[in-house]
Amino acid sequence: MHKGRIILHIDLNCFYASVEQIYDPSLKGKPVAIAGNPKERRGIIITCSYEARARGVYTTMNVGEARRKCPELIVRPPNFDRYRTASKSFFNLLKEYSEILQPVSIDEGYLQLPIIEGQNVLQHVQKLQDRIWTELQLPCSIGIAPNKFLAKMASDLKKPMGITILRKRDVPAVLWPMNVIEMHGIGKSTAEKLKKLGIQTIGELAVADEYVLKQNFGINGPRMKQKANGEDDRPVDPEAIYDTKSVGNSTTLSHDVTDRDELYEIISMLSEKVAGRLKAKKLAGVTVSIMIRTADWETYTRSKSMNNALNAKEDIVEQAWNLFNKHWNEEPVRLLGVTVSNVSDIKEMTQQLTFFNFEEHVKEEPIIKLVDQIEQKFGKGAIIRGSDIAKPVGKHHANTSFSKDFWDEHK
DNA sequence: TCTGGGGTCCTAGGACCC
DNA sequence: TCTGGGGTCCTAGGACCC
Repeated sequence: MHKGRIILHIDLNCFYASVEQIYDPSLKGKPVAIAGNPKERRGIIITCSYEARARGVYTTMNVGEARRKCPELIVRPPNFDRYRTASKSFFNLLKEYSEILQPVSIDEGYLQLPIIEGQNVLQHVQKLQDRIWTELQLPCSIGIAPNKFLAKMASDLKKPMGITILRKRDVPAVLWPMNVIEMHGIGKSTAEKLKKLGIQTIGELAVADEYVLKQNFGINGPRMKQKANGEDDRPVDPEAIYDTKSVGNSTTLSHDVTDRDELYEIISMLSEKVAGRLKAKKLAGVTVSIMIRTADWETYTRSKSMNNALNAKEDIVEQAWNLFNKHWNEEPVRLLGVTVSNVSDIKEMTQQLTFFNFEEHVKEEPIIKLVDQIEQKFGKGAIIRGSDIAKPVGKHHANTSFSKDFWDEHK
């Protein structure tokens, strides 16, 4: 009957609060919020239950403000290990339904169902939602649609514990009356810009002049228009989570800091965390960036790219501290961040080299020397360089690759 | 509404190369 | 030499999402 895809977007409702309610059932049915340390500036609401939302509590609100709005609010600190555990169970359950599963964040993902002749899809999905509720005690909203965009929009329409089917033919009646700000991918800034162009509803965006959109929003202009028409051909990509682009840590300081030694200690601590996470994922990156936010909320980033990918704490600290010293204007610092980007898989790098029987060289010599040797032997064209050596070449290809000419000659 | 921490993608200008 | 076009890489910043 239908030749299109069946894609679900599954969104766990107020996930952190739901998990806390499992560990402490007395929290069920009450206004619960998860928040950082209220004594520090980090004390903001990360998420909250629907009971809390009904009283005007929302994400990013600070705890004091939230307590004023809702005096009986129960505030708990986050337990990220619990959330990761619950998240794993959730995705494992989804995997039983299809291999084509793309986790998007800790609490949501896309699932492409196989098309089974004569199957009642709605009933099937209801059973899935039931299982997530009875086996994991987690409420979720599910959107059913022929593509990712519509599935995402659909799952947002009924919360909590909703199931919404959104076919392409439903788009004019359901999406077009909505304001563009409701559209996934359109935020405050784009919505304001669209308004100036006389576009306020998704329906108006759907018929907007493509040239004008392109002029104002670049490549994103035509994409927005396509989505407004319910079109989206992006695949559900199970590999996407393995394709990490960057790893970073940042922290808002409990008080503004001007002391250099103190700032060094913070950068050192952040670099250590980043190094640990990179190593756990077997990743190394070419670019180190720092982020500085001053007391008056000015935020700037500075970065530097290296010839080699790095993931050792000492290397990251060195680069980050250099950047900081070079660019810090002595203003009091509110937030510091350290990020390593342009990352690639360490394993693939050695794999590709061992494939050419250079194991001994890899063990004994720095890779840079190995590259020199290969070039001396086979000429400059033998190696494609990104930024000297370790640089991603396309998706999943860390590193140094061999050019086609080299390949043809020596295979 | 005075604002945490983790990310991704896109753009634009300059350097540099052929 | 005062002058083209195509392309990549790097840096910085902005928008957006959960």
